[in-house]
Amino acid sequence: MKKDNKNTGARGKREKNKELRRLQLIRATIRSVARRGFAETTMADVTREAGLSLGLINLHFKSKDRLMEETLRHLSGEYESACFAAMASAGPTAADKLRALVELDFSPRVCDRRKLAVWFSFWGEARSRPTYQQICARNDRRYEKIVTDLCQEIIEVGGYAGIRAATVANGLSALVNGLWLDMLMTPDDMPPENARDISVFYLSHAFPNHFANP
Amino acid sequence: MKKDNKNTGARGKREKNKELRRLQLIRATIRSVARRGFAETTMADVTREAGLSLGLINLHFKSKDRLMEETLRHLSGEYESACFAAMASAGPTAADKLRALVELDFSPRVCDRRKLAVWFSFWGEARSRPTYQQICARNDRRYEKIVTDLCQEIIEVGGYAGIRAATVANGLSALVNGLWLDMLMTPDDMPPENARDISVFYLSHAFPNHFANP
DNA sequence: TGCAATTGAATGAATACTCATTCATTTATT
DNA sequence: AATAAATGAATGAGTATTCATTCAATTGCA
Repeated sequence: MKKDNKNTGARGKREKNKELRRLQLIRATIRSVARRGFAETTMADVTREAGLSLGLINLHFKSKDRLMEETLRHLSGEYESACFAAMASAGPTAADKLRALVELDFSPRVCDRRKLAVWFSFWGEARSRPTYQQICARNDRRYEKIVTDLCQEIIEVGGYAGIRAATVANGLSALVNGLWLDMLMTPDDMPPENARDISVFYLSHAFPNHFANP
Repeated sequence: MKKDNKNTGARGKREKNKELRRLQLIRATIRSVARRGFAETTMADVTREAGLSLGLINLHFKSKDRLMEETLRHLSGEYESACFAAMASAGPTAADKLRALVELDFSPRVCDRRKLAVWFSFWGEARSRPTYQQICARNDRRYEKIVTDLCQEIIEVGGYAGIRAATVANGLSALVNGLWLDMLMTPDDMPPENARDISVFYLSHAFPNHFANP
């Protein structure tokens, strides 16, 4: 899946460890960026945090830039999987799935201060790094698509008129991002439940028959 | 006004130039951060951009960190003044003023890609720099206060029930921040008018008698 | 008013330091 | 034994900061 293996599908210990190391370094990068910030994160910080040696980053990722890029991809993929998992284990209706996505966005696993800090660090740098921008944009568009489709279904099935799915969906995802920023900057003023309620409040106005005003 | 002058209130050429230089450097910093990103902005970049010599930053700001800090303060102050100006020249009702604030948020002067890039750069770094976090938090709280008061007035005068001013206000400011992020990351998918309409859409649901669904 | 004396803004070469990257060597796996 | 992974000292490119020097503006004095 990762690399063509001409022999059996079984991966040797070598190859398995290789992926383990990559993950170990990516996790260390997340911790370091969350603690020290993007601009201040050095290779020494990351490898020390991971308990590995200095040269390993260049061995596994070729350069610091690539490590950062892979870290962003990792976060992105992790979030996307969580979205699909949340929708799969939600109820059958579009409203159920949308509610599950909002729950997820403010659940401890996604809405962790360390990870939020990293997201905003990357967003801050994305403007000047085309690769980051590309990864983020692709991410955004996929998410937007999912939410728009759910909204469209609610509108059609629920008989809502004078309302565009894209508008509700864009608004919701912007709202969530903005609430994350609040939680990052002034966590005392914005606990997760509060943020969740504000999102549901938004949906309860857009789709009053499907979401109760919290 | 700025400094006690025992003689006449007139400022000499010296003092005037000093402030001019500071502003010149701050503006250059904004341009450089917007173009190159926070992490890649060097003192040489900034001074070259400003057409001044290398040593001037340390002369006027003592250090690079302080320059960044002052730049953030500058942006912060500029935005706040713009808010007050917009409210002052708006109609008399709270709804008029709230509408004016939303207009402002998506007007070219505030909603300029270069400035947005700088805001997100600072937000990205704020987590790991207490001073930035402080400046941003103070800023946020002031803005939140203004918007909450306006919402409170609309609720009271308009006779809205079952709705909390703080919820609407927190939601609105989060929404605006999130829309800014969209405009920064995928400007083609989110023109300012669209973002403005999404914000008004939000308000039209919260206060249906005061904001028309766009 | 004219003429030093003084101030402090501005410069940019030199300095000191940080940090990504390299690579010869060691350690582990097959 | 052969191959790959891991190490970390050494390297050198890049960068913030310092500071001796220059020079324009201001002040004090006649």
